[in-house]
Amino acid sequence: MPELPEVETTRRAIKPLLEHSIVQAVNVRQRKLRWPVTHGLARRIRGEEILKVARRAKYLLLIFRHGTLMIHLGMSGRLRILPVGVPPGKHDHVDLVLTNRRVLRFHDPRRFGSVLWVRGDPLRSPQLAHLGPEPFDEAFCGQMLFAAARGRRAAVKNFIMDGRIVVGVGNIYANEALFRSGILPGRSAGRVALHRYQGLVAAIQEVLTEAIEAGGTTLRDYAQVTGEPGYFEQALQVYERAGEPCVNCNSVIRRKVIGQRASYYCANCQR
DNA sequence: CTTTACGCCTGACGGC
DNA sequence: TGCCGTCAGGCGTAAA
Repeated sequence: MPELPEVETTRRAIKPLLEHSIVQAVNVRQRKLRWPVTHGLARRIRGEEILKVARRAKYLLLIFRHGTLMIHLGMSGRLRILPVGVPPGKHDHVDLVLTNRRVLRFHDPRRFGSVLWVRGDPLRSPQLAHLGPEPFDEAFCGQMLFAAARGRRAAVKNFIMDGRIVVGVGNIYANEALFRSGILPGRSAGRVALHRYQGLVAAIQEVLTEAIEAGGTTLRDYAQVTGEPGYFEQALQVYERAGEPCVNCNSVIRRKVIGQRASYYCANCQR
Protein backbone atom coordinates (compact mmCIF):
# COMPACT_ATOMS: atom_id res chain seq x y z
CA MET A 1 0.00 0.00 0.00
CA PRO A 2 1.79 3.09 -1.12
CA GLU A 3 2.14 5.71 1.58
CA LEU A 4 4.82 8.38 1.66
CA PRO A 5 7.81 6.01 2.06
CA GLU A 6 6.69 3.90 -0.89
CA VAL A 7 6.14 6.96 -3.07
CA GLU A 8 9.47 8.46 -2.04
CA THR A 9 11.26 5.15 -2.66
CA THR A 10 9.69 5.07 -6.12
CA ARG A 11 10.69 8.67 -6.79
CA ARG A 12 14.31 8.01 -5.92
CA ALA A 13 14.38 4.94 -8.14
CA ILE A 14 12.90 6.54 -11.25
CA LYS A 15 14.57 9.95 -10.91
CA PRO A 16 17.99 9.12 -12.46
CA LEU A 17 16.37 7.38 -15.42
CA LEU A 18 13.70 9.99 -16.09
CA GLU A 19 15.27 13.37 -15.44
CA HIS A 20 16.42 15.05 -18.65
CA SER A 21 15.01 12.30 -20.83
CA ILE A 22 12.57 13.08 -23.65
CA VAL A 23 9.13 11.55 -24.08
CA GLN A 24 8.87 9.80 -27.43
CA ALA A 25 5.38 8.29 -27.13
CA VAL A 26 2.54 7.75 -24.71
CA ASN A 27 0.43 4.60 -24.74
CA VAL A 28 -2.81 4.65 -22.78
CA ARG A 29 -4.62 1.30 -22.57
CA GLN A 30 -7.01 2.19 -19.75
CA ARG A 31 -8.20 5.75 -19.44
CA LYS A 32 -10.49 5.20 -16.46
CA LEU A 33 -8.37 5.83 -13.38
CA ARG A 34 -9.14 8.01 -10.31
CA TRP A 35 -9.57 10.77 -12.84
CA PRO A 36 -9.67 10.02 -16.56
CA VAL A 37 -6.20 10.10 -18.08
CA THR A 38 -5.89 13.47 -19.77
CA HIS A 39 -7.16 13.34 -23.33
CA GLY A 40 -4.41 14.32 -25.72
CA LEU A 41 -1.67 13.63 -23.19
CA ALA A 42 0.66 12.42 -25.93
CA ARG A 43 0.17 15.65 -27.86
CA ARG A 44 1.15 17.68 -24.77
CA ILE A 45 4.34 15.89 -23.81
CA ARG A 46 5.69 14.17 -26.91
CA GLY A 47 9.12 15.59 -27.66
CA GLU A 48 9.22 17.33 -24.27
CA GLU A 49 11.91 16.92 -21.63
CA ILE A 50 11.21 15.72 -18.10
CA LEU A 51 12.96 18.51 -16.24
CA LYS A 52 12.53 17.17 -12.71
CA VAL A 53 11.05 14.26 -10.77
CA ALA A 54 9.59 15.63 -7.53
CA ARG A 55 7.05 14.62 -4.92
CA ARG A 56 4.35 16.47 -3.01
CA ALA A 57 2.38 14.42 -0.50
CA LYS A 58 1.79 11.07 -2.23
CA TYR A 59 1.86 12.55 -5.73
CA LEU A 60 4.87 11.99 -7.96
CA LEU A 61 5.47 15.04 -10.11
CA LEU A 62 7.08 14.72 -13.52
CA ILE A 63 7.74 18.35 -14.27
CA PHE A 64 7.82 19.50 -17.90
CA ARG A 65 8.28 22.98 -19.32
CA HIS A 66 4.57 23.73 -19.67
CA GLY A 67 3.02 21.54 -17.01
CA THR A 68 3.33 18.53 -14.76
CA LEU A 69 2.28 14.92 -14.93
CA MET A 70 0.92 14.08 -11.47
CA ILE A 71 1.11 10.35 -10.81
CA HIS A 72 -0.65 8.91 -7.78
CA LEU A 73 -0.25 5.22 -6.92
CA GLY A 74 -3.57 5.03 -5.07
CA MET A 75 -3.96 1.71 -3.30
CA SER A 76 -2.31 -0.69 -5.68
CA GLY A 77 -0.27 1.38 -8.12
CA ARG A 78 3.23 0.48 -9.24
CA LEU A 79 5.74 2.05 -11.56
CA ARG A 80 8.41 0.13 -13.37
CA ILE A 81 11.16 1.06 -15.77
CA LEU A 82 11.50 -1.41 -18.60
CA PRO A 83 13.37 -1.66 -21.88
CA VAL A 84 11.32 -0.88 -24.99
CA GLY A 85 9.47 -3.93 -26.32
CA VAL A 86 8.29 -5.71 -23.17
CA PRO A 87 4.65 -6.59 -23.88
CA PRO A 88 2.15 -5.07 -21.44
CA GLY A 89 0.33 -7.33 -18.99
CA LYS A 90 -3.00 -7.07 -17.26
CA HIS A 91 -3.55 -3.71 -15.52
CA ASP A 92 -0.58 -2.08 -17.25
CA HIS A 93 -2.59 1.04 -18.03
CA VAL A 94 -0.12 3.69 -19.20
CA ASP A 95 3.36 3.70 -20.76
CA LEU A 96 5.63 6.68 -21.22
CA VAL A 97 8.13 5.69 -23.88
CA LEU A 98 11.36 7.66 -23.58
CA THR A 99 13.96 8.38 -26.22
CA ASN A 100 16.58 6.60 -24.10
CA ARG A 101 14.85 3.30 -25.03
CA ARG A 102 13.23 2.98 -21.64
CA VAL A 103 9.55 2.74 -20.76
CA LEU A 104 7.93 4.04 -17.58
CA ARG A 105 4.99 1.67 -17.04
CA PHE A 106 2.08 2.45 -14.72
CA HIS A 107 0.34 -0.63 -13.36
CA ASP A 108 -2.68 -0.39 -11.06
CA PRO A 109 -5.19 -3.25 -10.57
CA ARG A 110 -7.61 -1.27 -8.41
CA ARG A 111 -7.34 1.93 -10.43
CA PHE A 112 -7.46 4.26 -7.44
CA GLY A 113 -4.33 5.89 -8.82
CA SER A 114 -4.02 8.65 -11.36
CA VAL A 115 -1.97 9.95 -14.26
CA LEU A 116 -3.06 13.54 -14.44
CA TRP A 117 -1.74 16.38 -16.56
CA VAL A 118 -1.88 19.86 -15.05
CA ARG A 119 -0.84 23.03 -16.84
CA GLY A 120 1.33 25.54 -15.05
CA ASP A 121 2.17 25.32 -11.37
CA PRO A 122 1.09 21.95 -9.92
CA LEU A 123 1.05 23.41 -6.41
CA ARG A 124 -1.97 25.42 -7.48
CA SER A 125 -3.88 22.38 -8.70
CA PRO A 126 -6.99 21.36 -6.74
CA GLN A 127 -5.15 18.21 -5.62
CA LEU A 128 -2.23 20.05 -4.01
CA ALA A 129 -3.42 23.58 -3.24
CA HIS A 130 -4.95 22.87 0.17
CA LEU A 131 -2.50 20.37 1.59
CA GLY A 132 -0.71 20.71 4.91
CA PRO A 133 3.07 20.58 5.37
CA GLU A 134 5.34 17.67 4.47
CA PRO A 135 6.22 15.60 7.55
CA PHE A 136 9.89 16.59 7.22
CA ASP A 137 9.13 20.27 6.77
CA GLU A 138 10.18 22.40 9.73
CA ALA A 139 6.65 23.83 9.78
CA PHE A 140 5.49 20.42 10.98
CA CYS A 141 6.17 20.37 14.71
CA GLY A 142 4.48 19.63 18.02
CA GLN A 143 3.40 23.23 18.53
CA MET A 144 1.76 23.34 15.13
CA LEU A 145 -0.09 20.03 15.63
CA PHE A 146 -1.20 21.06 19.10
CA ALA A 147 -2.49 24.41 17.82
CA ALA A 148 -4.34 22.76 14.93
CA ALA A 149 -5.94 20.27 17.31
CA ARG A 150 -7.65 22.92 19.49
CA GLY A 151 -11.35 22.16 19.58
CA ARG A 152 -11.03 18.99 17.50
CA ARG A 153 -13.08 16.08 18.73
CA ALA A 154 -12.12 13.62 15.98
CA ALA A 155 -9.74 10.77 16.83
CA VAL A 156 -6.07 11.75 16.83
CA LYS A 157 -5.40 9.00 14.31
CA ASN A 158 -7.85 10.52 11.80
CA PHE A 159 -6.42 13.93 12.58
CA ILE A 160 -2.85 12.99 11.58
CA MET A 161 -4.13 11.18 8.49
CA ASP A 162 -5.90 14.35 7.32
CA GLY A 163 -3.84 15.77 4.46
CA ARG A 164 -4.78 19.32 5.40
CA ILE A 165 -2.94 18.82 8.72
CA VAL A 166 0.10 16.91 7.47
CA VAL A 167 0.56 14.89 4.28
CA GLY A 168 1.84 11.40 3.67
CA VAL A 169 0.78 9.67 6.88
CA GLY A 170 -1.42 6.77 5.84
CA ASN A 171 -2.99 4.05 7.91
CA ILE A 172 0.08 1.88 8.43
CA TYR A 173 2.40 4.62 9.63
CA ALA A 174 -0.28 6.40 11.64
CA ASN A 175 -0.77 3.22 13.67
CA GLU A 176 2.97 2.71 14.08
CA ALA A 177 3.71 6.31 15.06
CA LEU A 178 0.91 6.37 17.64
CA PHE A 179 2.24 3.16 19.16
CA ARG A 180 5.78 4.54 19.33
CA SER A 181 4.58 7.71 21.00
CA GLY A 182 2.25 5.94 23.42
CA ILE A 183 -0.97 7.63 22.30
CA LEU A 184 -4.25 5.74 21.88
CA PRO A 185 -5.49 6.11 18.28
CA GLY A 186 -9.07 6.76 19.35
CA ARG A 187 -8.26 9.63 21.71
CA SER A 188 -9.73 12.98 20.66
CA ALA A 189 -7.13 15.15 18.92
CA GLY A 190 -8.05 18.06 21.18
CA ARG A 191 -7.26 15.97 24.27
CA VAL A 192 -3.62 15.26 23.50
CA ALA A 193 -1.08 17.36 25.41
CA LEU A 194 1.59 19.49 23.72
CA HIS A 195 4.52 17.35 24.87
CA ARG A 196 2.78 14.26 23.54
CA TYR A 197 2.33 15.95 20.14
CA GLN A 198 6.05 16.68 20.18
CA GLY A 199 6.68 12.99 20.74
CA LEU A 200 4.21 12.10 18.01
CA VAL A 201 5.95 14.34 15.47
CA ALA A 202 9.29 12.71 16.31
CA ALA A 203 7.69 9.26 15.99
CA ILE A 204 6.14 10.08 12.60
CA GLN A 205 9.47 11.33 11.29
CA GLU A 206 11.33 8.31 12.67
CA VAL A 207 8.96 5.71 11.31
CA LEU A 208 8.82 7.35 7.88
CA THR A 209 12.62 7.65 7.74
CA GLU A 210 13.12 4.03 8.72
CA ALA A 211 10.51 2.89 6.19
CA ILE A 212 12.14 4.85 3.36
CA GLU A 213 15.49 3.29 4.26
CA ALA A 214 13.90 -0.18 4.15
CA GLY A 215 12.43 0.48 0.70
CA GLY A 216 8.87 0.80 1.99
CA THR A 217 6.37 -1.73 3.26
CA THR A 218 5.09 -4.51 1.01
CA LEU A 219 1.80 -5.87 2.27
CA ARG A 220 -0.33 -6.69 -0.71
CA ASP A 221 0.42 -4.96 -3.96
CA TYR A 222 3.36 -2.68 -3.51
CA ALA A 223 6.76 -3.41 -5.01
CA GLN A 224 9.74 -1.21 -5.69
CA VAL A 225 10.58 -0.10 -9.21
CA THR A 226 13.02 -3.01 -9.47
CA GLY A 227 10.23 -5.45 -8.62
CA GLU A 228 11.85 -6.11 -5.26
CA PRO A 229 9.53 -5.86 -2.23
CA GLY A 230 9.94 -3.28 0.52
CA TYR A 231 11.40 -4.60 3.74
CA PHE A 232 9.68 -2.52 6.38
CA GLU A 233 6.92 -5.05 7.01
CA GLN A 234 9.22 -6.91 9.40
CA ALA A 235 9.63 -3.74 11.44
CA LEU A 236 5.91 -3.14 11.96
CA GLN A 237 5.11 -3.29 15.66
CA VAL A 238 1.31 -3.14 15.67
CA TYR A 239 -0.09 -2.95 12.13
CA GLU A 240 -1.96 -6.16 11.25
CA ARG A 241 -0.64 -7.76 14.44
CA ALA A 242 -3.96 -8.10 16.30
CA GLY A 243 -3.82 -10.95 18.80
CA GLU A 244 -0.03 -10.98 18.90
CA PRO A 245 1.96 -9.81 21.94
CA CYS A 246 3.07 -6.19 22.30
CA VAL A 247 6.83 -5.87 21.71
CA ASN A 248 7.10 -3.80 24.91
CA CYS A 249 4.83 -5.43 27.47
CA ASN A 250 3.46 -8.66 25.96
CA SER A 251 -0.15 -7.48 26.23
CA VAL A 252 -2.32 -8.57 23.33
CA ILE A 253 -2.42 -6.09 20.42
CA ARG A 254 -5.99 -5.01 19.76
CA ARG A 255 -7.77 -4.12 16.55
CA LYS A 256 -10.58 -1.58 16.40
CA VAL A 257 -12.17 0.27 13.50
CA ILE A 258 -11.78 4.03 13.96
CA GLY A 259 -13.18 6.30 11.28
CA GLN A 260 -13.79 3.32 8.95
CA ARG A 261 -10.15 2.26 9.12
CA ALA A 262 -8.50 -0.60 10.94
CA SER A 263 -6.54 0.59 13.96
CA TYR A 264 -4.05 -1.45 15.99
CA TYR A 265 -2.78 -0.57 19.43
CA CYS A 266 -1.61 -1.78 22.82
CA ALA A 267 -4.13 -0.72 25.46
CA ASN A 268 -1.40 -0.97 28.10
CA CYS A 269 1.37 1.06 26.42
CA GLN A 270 -0.90 3.64 24.77
CA ARG A 271 -3.00 6.07 26.76
C1' DC B 1 -16.54 25.44 10.15
C1' DT B 2 -15.93 20.08 11.49
C1' DT B 3 -17.27 15.43 11.09
C1' DT B 4 -19.09 11.38 8.90
C1' DA B 5 -20.52 8.25 5.18
C1' DC B 6 -19.85 6.62 0.79
C1' DG B 7 -18.08 5.26 -3.74
C1' DC B 8 -14.55 4.13 -6.79
C1' DC B 9 -12.07 -0.84 -8.06
C1' DT B 10 -9.98 -5.65 -8.11
C1' DG B 11 -8.11 -9.61 -5.89
C1' DA B 12 -7.79 -12.48 -1.89
C1' DC B 13 -10.11 -15.13 1.21
C1' DG B 14 -13.70 -17.68 3.90
C1' DG B 15 -17.99 -20.17 3.94
C1' DC B 16 -20.93 -23.32 1.81
C1' DT C 1 -14.72 -26.77 -7.84
C1' DG C 2 -17.16 -22.59 -8.02
C1' DC C 3 -19.97 -18.90 -6.49
C1' DC C 4 -20.85 -15.15 -3.52
C1' DG C 5 -20.20 -11.89 0.20
C1' DT C 6 -16.76 -9.27 2.64
C1' DC C 7 -12.73 -6.79 3.20
C1' DA C 8 -8.68 -3.90 2.07
C1' DG C 9 -7.97 1.46 1.70
C1' DG C 10 -6.44 6.92 -0.50
C1' DC C 11 -8.96 10.42 -1.12
C1' DG C 12 -12.46 13.29 -3.20
C1' DT C 13 -17.28 14.45 -2.74
C1' DA C 14 -21.59 15.01 -0.56
C1' DA C 15 -24.30 15.26 3.30
C1' DA C 16 -25.08 15.97 8.18
